[in-house]
Amino acid sequence: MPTRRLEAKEHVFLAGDPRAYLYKLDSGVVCLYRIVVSGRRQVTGFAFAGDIFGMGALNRHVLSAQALRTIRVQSIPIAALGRLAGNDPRFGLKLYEAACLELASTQQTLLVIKRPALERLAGFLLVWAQRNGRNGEDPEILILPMTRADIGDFLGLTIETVSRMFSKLQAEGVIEIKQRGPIRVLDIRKLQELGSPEDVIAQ
Amino acid sequence: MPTRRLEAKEHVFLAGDPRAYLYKLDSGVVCLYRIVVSGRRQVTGFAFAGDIFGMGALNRHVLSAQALRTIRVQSIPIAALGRLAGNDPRFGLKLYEAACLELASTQQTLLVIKRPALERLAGFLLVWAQRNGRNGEDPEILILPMTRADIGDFLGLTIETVSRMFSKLQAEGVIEIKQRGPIRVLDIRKLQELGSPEDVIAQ
DNA sequence: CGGACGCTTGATTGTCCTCAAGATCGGTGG
DNA sequence: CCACCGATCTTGAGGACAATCAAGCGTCCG
Repeated sequence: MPTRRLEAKEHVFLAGDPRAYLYKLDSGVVCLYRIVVSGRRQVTGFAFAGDIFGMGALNRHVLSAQALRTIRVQSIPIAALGRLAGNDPRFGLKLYEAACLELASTQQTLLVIKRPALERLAGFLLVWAQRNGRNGEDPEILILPMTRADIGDFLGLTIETVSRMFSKLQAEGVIEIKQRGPIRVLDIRKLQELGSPEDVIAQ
Repeated sequence: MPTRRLEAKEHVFLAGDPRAYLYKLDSGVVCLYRIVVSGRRQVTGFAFAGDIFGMGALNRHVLSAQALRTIRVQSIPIAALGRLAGNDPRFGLKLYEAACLELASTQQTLLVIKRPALERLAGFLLVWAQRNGRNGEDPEILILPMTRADIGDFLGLTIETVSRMFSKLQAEGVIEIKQRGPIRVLDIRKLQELGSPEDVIAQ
């Protein structure tokens, strides 16, 4: 598979582009979003190393995909999916599983969106810390490659509210915000209390 | 494939159940939801005739699926997916496409959720009218098999707000609400203005 | 130095939730 | 037949939370 390298702010694809490829991210972070006529932007998610993105049912992209820092991506031609599935019966199921993962993540976002702003942000940071842990990075030092605006458009908040909630978390001793830099988690327990995705109950 | 028949209010599966089957709905309407510890309920979507539901990445269901009226469903054993994909290389891709459709629908909901309550409800009714049109039913007579609570939990509103917005749409001459019954669309144009899923802009 | 950009903080406003009280319909049993 | 009850829906009053509007701060870069 051909691999491309893109710098921060470059787009992998734009909404409206023909959906010719699926993409597999080797390194870096990608922001997936759409812009609506009102001018508002909805960030539907972020892609990290190992993630497949660009999936969809239509023949044009509905989302735009922008590199938040230098990335490396592989391109998988859509036209080749049939052949690949023919060669490897499991390939189609793999795609299905990737789509299910993204679906689960989007549904999770739906749940989060109705909680108070502070908890939404706490949840966002918590997920980030957990990902760091899984990837062998320090779960107490969060390096967020996106802006407050990206976070706001993802969580459904304005940048002002995001900023206020960051300040509040800091005032309550949950996190420490370095200038222009990483966020240190001081009280992971409190972050969990605030941000835990609410557990599912039967029925 | 074995076909089951369920009455209104019966569950196809509950959150927490082992994810042993995928389901294909032959007729009726199914409500997909989860309940969270706070007691709140999030309806993630509805399934209609022809839809596949029960998809997911985990080995247990995260959602519950409840019939809103009499339904007929086919069950597809998860364990057989590998074999089915082996027999028909396109089968995996079909699943992938079904997942993409559900993904698109969920992302659409994410977009809707940030708009004012009136527009959210208008959008909901508009989608319903369009589905009626596609299925050869009258797009001006909407028979909603779900309660106000279902609609509210889907749109992220309380039943009171849903009710108020219904009243407002009626007061503005957009719809007419029959007692306990169907909704007649009087001004489809206005409904579109209010409820049109905002179009995507490039970049 | 000045300007652009991202971020923070404050004051005010608006929307929707909460709490509360009816209204309407269907079903059940006296 | 009708009174009663539960479920669903409607309507109103008050309050909470986040958006909006507005100003100021720090950093990066020309």
